[in-house]
Amino acid sequence: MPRVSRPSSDLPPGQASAPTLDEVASRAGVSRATASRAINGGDRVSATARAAVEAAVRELGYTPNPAARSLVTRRTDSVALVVPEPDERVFSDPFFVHTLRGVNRMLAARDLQLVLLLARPGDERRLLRYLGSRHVDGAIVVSHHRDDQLADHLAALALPCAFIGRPWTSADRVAYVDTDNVAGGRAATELLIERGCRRIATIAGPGDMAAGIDRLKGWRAALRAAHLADDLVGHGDFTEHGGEMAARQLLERAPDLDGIVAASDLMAAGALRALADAGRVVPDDVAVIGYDDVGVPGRTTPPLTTVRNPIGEMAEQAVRLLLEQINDQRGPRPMRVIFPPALVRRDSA
Amino acid sequence: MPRVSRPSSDLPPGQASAPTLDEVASRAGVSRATASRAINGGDRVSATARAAVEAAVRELGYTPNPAARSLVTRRTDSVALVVPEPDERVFSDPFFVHTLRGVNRMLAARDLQLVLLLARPGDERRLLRYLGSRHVDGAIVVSHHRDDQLADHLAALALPCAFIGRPWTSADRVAYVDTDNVAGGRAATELLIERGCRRIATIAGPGDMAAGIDRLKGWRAALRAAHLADDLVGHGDFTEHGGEMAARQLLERAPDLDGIVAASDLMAAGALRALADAGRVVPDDVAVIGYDDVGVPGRTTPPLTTVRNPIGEMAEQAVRLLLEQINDQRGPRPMRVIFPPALVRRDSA
DNA sequence: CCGTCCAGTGGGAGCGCTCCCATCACTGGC
DNA sequence: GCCAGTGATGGGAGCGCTCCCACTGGACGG
Repeated sequence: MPRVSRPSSDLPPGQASAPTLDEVASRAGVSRATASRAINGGDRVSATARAAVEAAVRELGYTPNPAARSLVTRRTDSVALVVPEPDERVFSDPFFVHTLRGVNRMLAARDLQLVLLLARPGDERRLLRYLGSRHVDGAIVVSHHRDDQLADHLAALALPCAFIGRPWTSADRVAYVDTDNVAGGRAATELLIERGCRRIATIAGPGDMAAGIDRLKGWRAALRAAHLADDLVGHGDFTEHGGEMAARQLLERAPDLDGIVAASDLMAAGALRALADAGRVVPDDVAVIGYDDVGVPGRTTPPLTTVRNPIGEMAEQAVRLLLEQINDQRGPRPMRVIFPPALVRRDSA
Repeated sequence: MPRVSRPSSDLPPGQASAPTLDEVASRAGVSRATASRAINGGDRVSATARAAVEAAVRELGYTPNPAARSLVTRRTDSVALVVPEPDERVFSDPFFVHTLRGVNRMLAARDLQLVLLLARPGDERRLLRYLGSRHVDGAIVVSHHRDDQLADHLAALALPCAFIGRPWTSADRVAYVDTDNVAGGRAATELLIERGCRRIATIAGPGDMAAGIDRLKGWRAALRAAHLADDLVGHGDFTEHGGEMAARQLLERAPDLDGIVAASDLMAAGALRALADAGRVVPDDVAVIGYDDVGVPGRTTPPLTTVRNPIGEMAEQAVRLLLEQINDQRGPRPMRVIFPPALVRRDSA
C-alpha cells in the first residue's frame, strides 16, 4: 500500500480533540465549577464570570460532552419513538407521519432528541435491551398492535413511557393519550343518518388495532339506536387501495347503499374513487365520511367530510405526559388524556 | 393532595439503581477488568472466569451504562439520519421510506442505533450543534436540496458522513452513493424509442434536487441522439398528484404524445390515472415508464415498466462508507459509489 | 533446576462532567 | 466594631466504564 505523506502530528488533521470544560474554565480565569454553572444557566454566578465564560466558550467552540454529562446527571436528554410496525405502511399514513412530526417538534422545543426505534416482530429483544439500558430517558409508542406486549414490557422496565392510542394490555399501568374513537365513529354515522342516509356501510380498520375496533363499535351503536341495519361491514388496512377494494365489494353486495363511514381518510379517498368508477355521485347518491382530517381530505374530489383527530395536541400531550414522568421522581405511572373528536363538514357528506 | 402510603425505602419501588460492573465483578469473584473483558468478548479470559461473569450478568440483569462506556471509548454507537426536508412529503415517497428502512436494518445488524434528525429550514443551527457535539459517531444524509449547505457544514465539522444522492456542494469533500441518473433517464427514453414512440414527453422532478435534473438530462440526450423533439417537459414534485396534473397539461399541449418518461414511479402512477381519464390505452396509445421500482409499480394498472434503483444496496453502501470512515482513524474523507440503473419491463411500456 | 515466556489477572488512572460543601469577601444590624 | 448572613467561588469526589501496565504462576526449553 502506498505510503501517504502527511504532516506528522499526534492529532488527526482538522480533528483536534474537542475542548473540555477545564480548558474553557482556565481560559476564562475561573474554576471548572463556575464555568459549569455559567454554562448551565445556574445562578450564583457573577455577571463578570459569566461573560468571561461565554467568551471562552465562543472562542474555543466548546460544546459539552454529552456522555460525561449524562454519566452524572443520569439523563440522556433523548426520547425514543417506538414504532412496532413490521411493514412500511406506517410511513404512508398521514396520521402517523403527522404524529411523528408533532412529537419531534415538541421534543425539539425542549431540546430533547428523538431516537427512532423501528422494531420488526423479531426485534423485540433488541428493542427492550436498548430501552432497558437507559439509553433514553423515556419512550413514546405509536401504532402498536394486539400482539406486541409492549405495554407489559415497558411497565416491567419501569421506564417512563407514553402511548399514543390506548394499549391493548396494561392500559391501567402505563400513560397514554387517545381520542374517543367510539364517540367519533358514532358521530360520523349520526351525521349520515341526519342527512337522510338509510343504508349505511362502514369500511373498518384492522381488527388488531384499538382505533379500528372502537370506530366500528361507534358506527354500530349509532345504527342500532336509529333502528337501521348494521350488516354492511367492509374491511381495509388503513390504505387507499384497501379502501377502494372494500368499497367495490360493498357496492356489489349492496347496490342500494347510500352512505359510507370509513375508518380513515385514506380509505375514504379510495372509496371515493370506487364510487366515481361506479358512476355514483358523492354526496347525492352516496355520502362518504372519513376519519383523521389530516393530509388527505382537502385534496379529494369532492373534499372529504371527516372526523377530526387533534393529532398535534395528542402528540403534545403525549410528550407532556412523558416529561412529567421523567421529571417527577415518582417515576412511571398511569395517566391518560382522552380527546373528543370533532366533525369537520366539507362536501362529501 | 392525598398522601399515598408506600413501602418506605430509599430506592423508588421497582427501580433499584441499575447494577454496575463492579457488582457483577464481585459477584463473579473476579476483578472489574476481567469482567469487562469477558463482557466485551475480548480474549485473555479463562473459560471459568467468563462463565462466572456471564452468570452474574444474567442473575443481576446487568446492562452496561452507555454513557460511561462512551465517555472512555469516544464512541456512541449511534448514527444520525439527517432529513433536511421541510415538509412531510418525504414520508409519502416510497423511495425515502425504503431508504430509511434499509439504513435502519444495516445499522441494527451492526448494533448501531439510528437517531432521526428532522431538520426544518430554520433548524440548521440546532442540527449542526447536535452533530458537532459528537452525540453520534456519524451521519447519513438523504433528500437534501440545493439550498441547504449541509455538505459544506459537515465537511467543516470533520464528522464522518455519507450522503445518499450526490450533494450539491462539496461533492469532492464528502462520501456519497448515488445511481447514474443520467444513464437511467436515457435508458428509459431509449426503451420508448425502440418500441416505436416518436412523441415522447417527460415529467421531471424538482429542479433543486440532483436526481430530478440528471434524469431530465438523460431524457434529453436520448431524444437528441434519435433526432426527436425534446420540448415536452412537464414538472412534478415527485408525488402522484403532481404527476397526474403534469400529465393532464402535457396531453392538452400535445394530444399526439405517445410516450411519457416520469422521473418517479409515483408520478408515473399519476400519469397513468390521467391517461385513463383521457381514454388513452397504456401502452398501446401511450407508453409510460417510471423510475425507482419500489412500492408502486406492481400495484398500478397496468403494472409499471420502470428503471430500477437498487435502494437496498445504496443504503447498504452508504452505511458501509460511513463505517469505514468511523473505524479508520484517517477520519472523514471523500469516497463514492455509483450504481448502474436497470430497466424493469412490465406492461406499461 | 533455573530462567523465559505468556495466558490470565487485578490495580489504578482517567475519560469530562456535575454537584456537594467548605471557603471567602462583603454587607448590614446590633 | 464584631458577628451573623449572603452571594460568589473553587476544591474535590465520584458517576461507571475501559485500558494500560505490572504482576503472578505454571509450562517448557535448555
